Amino acid sequence: MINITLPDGSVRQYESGITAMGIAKSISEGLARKVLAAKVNGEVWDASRPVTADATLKLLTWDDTDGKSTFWHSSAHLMAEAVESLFPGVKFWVGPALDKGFYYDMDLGDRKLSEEDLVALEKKMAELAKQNNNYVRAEMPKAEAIAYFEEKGDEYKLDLLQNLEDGKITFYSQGGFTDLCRGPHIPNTGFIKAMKLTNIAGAYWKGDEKNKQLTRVYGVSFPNQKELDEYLLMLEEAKKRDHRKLGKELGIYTMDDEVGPGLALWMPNGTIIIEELERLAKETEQAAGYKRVVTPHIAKESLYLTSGHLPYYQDSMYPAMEMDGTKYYLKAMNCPHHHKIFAAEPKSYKDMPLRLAEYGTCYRYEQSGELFGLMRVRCLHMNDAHIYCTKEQFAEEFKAVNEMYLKYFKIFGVEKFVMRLSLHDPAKLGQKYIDEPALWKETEEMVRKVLIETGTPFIEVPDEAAFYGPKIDVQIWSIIGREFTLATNQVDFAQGRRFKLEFTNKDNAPETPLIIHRAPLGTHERFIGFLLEHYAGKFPVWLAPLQVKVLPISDKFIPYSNEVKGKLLKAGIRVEVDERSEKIGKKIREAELSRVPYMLVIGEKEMNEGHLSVRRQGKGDTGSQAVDEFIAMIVEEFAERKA
RNA sequence: GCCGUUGUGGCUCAGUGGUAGAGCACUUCCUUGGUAAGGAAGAGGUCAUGAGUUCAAUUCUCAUCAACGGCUCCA
Repeated sequence: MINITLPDGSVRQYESGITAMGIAKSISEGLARKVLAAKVNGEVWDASRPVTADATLKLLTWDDTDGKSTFWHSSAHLMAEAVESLFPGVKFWVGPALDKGFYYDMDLGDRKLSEEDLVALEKKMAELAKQNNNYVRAEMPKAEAIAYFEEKGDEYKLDLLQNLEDGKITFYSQGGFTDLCRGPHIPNTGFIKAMKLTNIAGAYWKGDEKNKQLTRVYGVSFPNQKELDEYLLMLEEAKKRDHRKLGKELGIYTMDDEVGPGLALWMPNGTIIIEELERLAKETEQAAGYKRVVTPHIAKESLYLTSGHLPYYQDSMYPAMEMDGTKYYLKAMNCPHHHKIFAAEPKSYKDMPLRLAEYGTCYRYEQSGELFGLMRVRCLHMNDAHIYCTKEQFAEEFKAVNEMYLKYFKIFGVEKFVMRLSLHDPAKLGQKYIDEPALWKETEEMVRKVLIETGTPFIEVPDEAAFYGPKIDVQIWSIIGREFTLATNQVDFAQGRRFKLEFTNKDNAPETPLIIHRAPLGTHERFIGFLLEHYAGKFPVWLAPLQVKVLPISDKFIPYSNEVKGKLLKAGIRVEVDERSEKIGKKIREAELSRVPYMLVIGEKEMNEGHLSVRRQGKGDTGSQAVDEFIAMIVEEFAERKA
């Protein structure tokens, strides 16, 4: 007999060799019908795998993250079975579960998949699912597995096998399909009741663009049709919040073929948001002891040779233009210019830390396939600043920058974020990273220490640092689940020396400053793209391009409406009057759709009483208010940047 | 950059081997109406661009450009 400890702490005794499914059945038949897999001693197992020793066990259902991912992994196998039956001779690479769904990479030879093929595959999957085929696990010695795939001529699976230890090679079969697979899987295909193949894409084998491109088919599946329908509905809703759609609808920005891809044109409404963000940044930075600078958009080649950017990032810069025999580049970053400002006058330790800030315009030649609405563009406006400080000041400065992030996040209501500490890869010193092993170690340790001391939650990611030092990227998620690397905070121990930046220390000796690169609000492009999705276009008053729309009931009230508008304008509020001879219902509808935060309905009663009928976007009529009272309220809401 | 899909008035989208249509938006007129679409008339498109096939191309073929979904990349 063995002891099985369940999540509630209870211990049950079973015969050795009992399966998770057997245990589920001993608890209740209903539960057994829902069990997809089990977590045994923390490892996810097939529900049909025998347990032969004491263990802790958690039954996994659709309600568990691990249950879902097992379900989707099994769905990927089901899809592969369908693909194999429709397109014999196909070779498979890998087919994992995703956060939402699954994919399978396959080599279809010369065959191209079409949308119709996906429909046919879905039909086949549904048919195969109904057969209730069990997912059967089998172990095989490595040599036998190699022989099996050599015979099949499957170079992909042979490649996978190379990295697997002998004795642990497992295969899974369901119906007529067998695949090399670590598992685990759900009990049988019958659990998969609803599936949708969402798209076809090319994907390089092993993610390397030098390798052959395989066909990747994405899909998602559910244990019932209702959840699939809900999911599809959710996708529709997400589309409505897409910043590209909202950006167009609300007149925020536009792109034009003749201007060029990735070059956003900011329309009047978008420009108001930009200016509000800059006002916030300038206020915040001034209070934090920053000084503003302005620098040109281009510089000579030699500047980027000095900074070291050119050899590392030439491919991502616009090609040079030549003038009088000298090459000039559009700047892809502001730091070299700022370093030259630091260097322009002799510095003493008394000048440190020196914080130079600029909303700098940068140009980056992103690959054409990378461009994506406002999120990846070729011209960007960065909330940039460089802090030059001594080693002793570093921790405090770095901390202050982190605090600035948090202050901003609070204003914008960003609750979910992750700080990623990006480290260098020692193997790539001298190539991707500046060859200073000791400095890398030292600065990485300094950053880690600050993060730990301030209790900032963070994750470490190797091989993602900047070439001049470790960095912290802040990742956030828009409401529709899109992931953003927004803010960045980087340590730079290299450029100070490359530019021969110095200050005179207390001992009257020259010393090279450490530099912190930071951009808490990222770029206007990416940040406003995020905000559009975050607020679904319903900006808070302080950011709203138009804050108040005055809606006269009829033409008779236009003069009084304009009086009200005048008072609001005087109070610094962005306001317009809808003077069209339309019915009030239509004016309200259009004002609501344009997402203006406040609508003021003015008719006979309001005019006589000096009042306004106030309507809040999305909330409807909020009652009558005296004009001065309303102005005082909205001015306060604006000034305090209320959410 | 690579794979795939798409490209018709400002927007959303029909449609056809014989040079185009709807709704919304726009303009004008009528209407002056109390909390999410009042009515009528009108204007607006060389069907992304270039080449080819054809008596004839927006429709078929190819190329280019751009957008979209991925991959790779992202100081």
